[in-house]
Amino acid sequence: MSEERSLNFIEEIVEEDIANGKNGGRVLTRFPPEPNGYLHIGHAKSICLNFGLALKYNGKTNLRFDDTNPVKEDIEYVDSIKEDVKWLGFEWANEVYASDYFDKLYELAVALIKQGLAYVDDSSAEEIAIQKGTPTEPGVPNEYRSRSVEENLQLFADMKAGKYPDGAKVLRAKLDLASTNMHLRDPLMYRIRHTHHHRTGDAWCIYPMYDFAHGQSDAIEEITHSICTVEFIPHRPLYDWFIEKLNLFPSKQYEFARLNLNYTVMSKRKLLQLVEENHVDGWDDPRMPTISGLRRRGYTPASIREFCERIGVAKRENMIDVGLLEFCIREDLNKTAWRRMAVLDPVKLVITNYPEGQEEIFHGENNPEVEGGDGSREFQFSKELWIERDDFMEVPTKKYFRLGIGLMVRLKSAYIIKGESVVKDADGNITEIHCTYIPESQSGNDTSGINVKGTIHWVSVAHAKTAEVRLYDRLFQVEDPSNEEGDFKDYINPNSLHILPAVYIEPDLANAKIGTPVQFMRKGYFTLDKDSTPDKLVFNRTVTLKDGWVKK
RNA sequence: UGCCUGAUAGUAUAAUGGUAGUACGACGGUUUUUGGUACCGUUUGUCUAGGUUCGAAUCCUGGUCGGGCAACCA
Repeated sequence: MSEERSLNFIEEIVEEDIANGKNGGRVLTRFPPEPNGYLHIGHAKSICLNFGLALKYNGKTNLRFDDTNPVKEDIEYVDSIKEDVKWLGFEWANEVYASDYFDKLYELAVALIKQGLAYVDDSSAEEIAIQKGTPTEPGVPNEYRSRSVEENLQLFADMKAGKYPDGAKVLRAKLDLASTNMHLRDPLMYRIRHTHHHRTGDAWCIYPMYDFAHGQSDAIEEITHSICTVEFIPHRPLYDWFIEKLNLFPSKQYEFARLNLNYTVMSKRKLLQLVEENHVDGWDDPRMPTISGLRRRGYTPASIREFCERIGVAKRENMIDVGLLEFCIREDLNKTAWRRMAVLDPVKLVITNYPEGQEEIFHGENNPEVEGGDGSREFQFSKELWIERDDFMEVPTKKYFRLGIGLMVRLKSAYIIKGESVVKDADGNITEIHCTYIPESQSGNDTSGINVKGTIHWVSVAHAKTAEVRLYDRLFQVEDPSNEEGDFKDYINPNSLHILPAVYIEPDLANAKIGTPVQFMRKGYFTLDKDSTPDKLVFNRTVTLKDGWVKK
């Protein structure tokens, strides 16, 4: 634990800046989501990076909503984003909105017009696209590019005043139509949108574009390190240009590669489609890679933070194996989740030499990983128990350590038993297993001298409660659905959800709480779902236990 | 066929001209009243061709391959 992890390239930059006394050693980052969807695990990487940097270097982080496109944004998303960031365990210094700066941004645009560095263009979107040229051919100026400052000032004021319909005019920066960087060919700064904004209402009908909102917001807040993903690299010269021409605080942009996880999709557009077309149960469906989905699935904030730490930060494209995420949640839950017994695929076990009607109370540690077991709970033992169907094999194979005819196994926290015979139905399916128990082998008090290789879990037929259990598998059948032939939805895993309507659980599990993880011994980690009612418990499987047993 | 980026085990990530290391995975073993955990071990790598240098993953040149860029999205 005292092992130092080496610095990622952004931490190196920050340390160098601090060493050079840049910004007086001050570090202020920001997490700037557009409130047009729910946060996913890719955002978690950015959140952990931005907030983590501030924590590490004694700085602060702003939560800023990049709400410059009212057509796609909604307050619902603002609320969910705040909830998710908090849940991950981070505190922002200021909650701010790009829309807070609409007045300031308008002034800055006017200032640029006055310098002759911006103009109002009456062209249509199509015309502008054509006039921009292609990467190999320079763009060409149009008649509007040479409008006078006075005329531009008037037209821009008229745009703001609502004198024109959507699309009639735009404000563009006057840069370089021949630039090899397409983003510098007179980029749009403002467009007309007669749309209600979730925060500013109908106060505005012109809205700034990303390039004229993001960097300026950074500068207004005096962000020292503005960290974004690599697809914004071509925007950086523009980012710097606006700041320079407007003489603003010199925030600097740095870029890292976004997270890609296999067997899922990460784009908001695709996630939205999954939700809207009902391929999943909503943004927080436990199969979704959203923060809310992972939370409902049973992932913990600590496990997600650890995951983000382990994947590292670099600039090259990457595809992280979802197995690493699973490793992180198992690692966390192994240390914290209480152990309970639940039989998912039951078959009845009858102990023929156990007295009819007799009951015994046994105890089980809550967590053997914790000193002292973290307390214990009680459960009843009786003549008839439920055990897992695959914990019995009529004709055992060589390395089978569980129950078989003539094979002995321990019932967890109870007795050693020996398989004797089976009862089958007309189709040859086993309906009951008969066994005998060794009275001297009681757990913690074993004088039998018998050593068995296997231990299986169980619940008493007379005392078990039932619950619905939802087993989840990966949402897609291929590693990279977005990169396959055809539509990504063609690769949805039809078996990503498997519902077990009536699983037998030990009585104590009736006290389960939403948000408290539990290990069903030998089966995996589970968590109570929000669909639960007092009459009907529903558990989600977060992840299976690692299975080191190579069958046959 | 322009510009910008990137390339280290299966997957990620470190080594900042001086022994290619770490994690996850896989495989094997020890312990175990969870075939879990823990612990131990094995495995596999510098895209390519030149150059500079006593010495190159690192610096230089050419090539190859991947990603991004021509939204009134962010």
